[in-house]
Amino acid sequence: MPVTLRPGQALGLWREVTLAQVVDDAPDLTIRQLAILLTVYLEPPPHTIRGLAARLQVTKPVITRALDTMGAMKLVARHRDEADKRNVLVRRTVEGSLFVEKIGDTIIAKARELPT
Amino acid sequence: MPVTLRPGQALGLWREVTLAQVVDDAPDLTIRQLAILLTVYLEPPPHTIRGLAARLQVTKPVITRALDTMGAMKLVARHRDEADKRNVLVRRTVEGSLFVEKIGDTIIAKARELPT
DNA sequence: CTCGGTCGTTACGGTTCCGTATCAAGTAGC
DNA sequence: GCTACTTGATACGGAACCGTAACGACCGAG
Repeated sequence: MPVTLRPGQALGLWREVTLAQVVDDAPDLTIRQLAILLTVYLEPPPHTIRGLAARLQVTKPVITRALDTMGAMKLVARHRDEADKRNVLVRRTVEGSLFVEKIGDTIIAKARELPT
Repeated sequence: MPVTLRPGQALGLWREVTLAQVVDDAPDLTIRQLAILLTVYLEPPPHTIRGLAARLQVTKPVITRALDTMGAMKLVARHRDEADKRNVLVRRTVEGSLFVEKIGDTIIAKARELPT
């Protein structure tokens, strides 16, 4: 069932979801980390460090560090590209899928709670 | 004009807006800082440090530090409560209003770009 | 084989954030 | 006045992040 979103409600929805992220025991991700995570899970593979850096317009070390952190959280995984061993491919994990899915559920849930 | 949001699109919208925040020169706020900012601007005053800490379920120093940072960015302002001088009231600023408004515009703009 | 170019990682110094604990200022009851 | 309580700010050590710069591993043209 689709949810209608009026301009005045958009910010309220954003606030509710952001707040839910903070209040929950959810891993405390940076905005950048979140952007990386969502890109990996919503855009078709393959995902390379270089590609992600270009997509987010940040430097490569930012991506490397974010992958270190999120890798420790098991939200993403690294994998050498066998075809071109210079590349590192970023892959999804079960834990990451569940985490992203949960965010989606939160958005929809909060959207439904909006005053009509 | 309202925008319809289907479950499968919610995450895509979230990604687009988060990405826009990263790519823009927007002040690099923490998730927590963003939650505080949106709460101050979307919920009716007054806002106290204690109240915000309780609302976000974080400790008081977190709020104090966030207000230090966002205060330096002119996104919020502190003001002593004259009635009870122990309290500090968090108030909105012109710059903060513009920033929050811009986020709202981004959400709506990205929502309209979603595939029908 | 060699050498320029590309890839991701690491090193560095600096800044910011965290949580816990402590603090000064202010209030209210006695 | 004095004490118990509340409020927000601060101190501290530790952790994470940033951007710049340098690094080793790898590819591919010649």
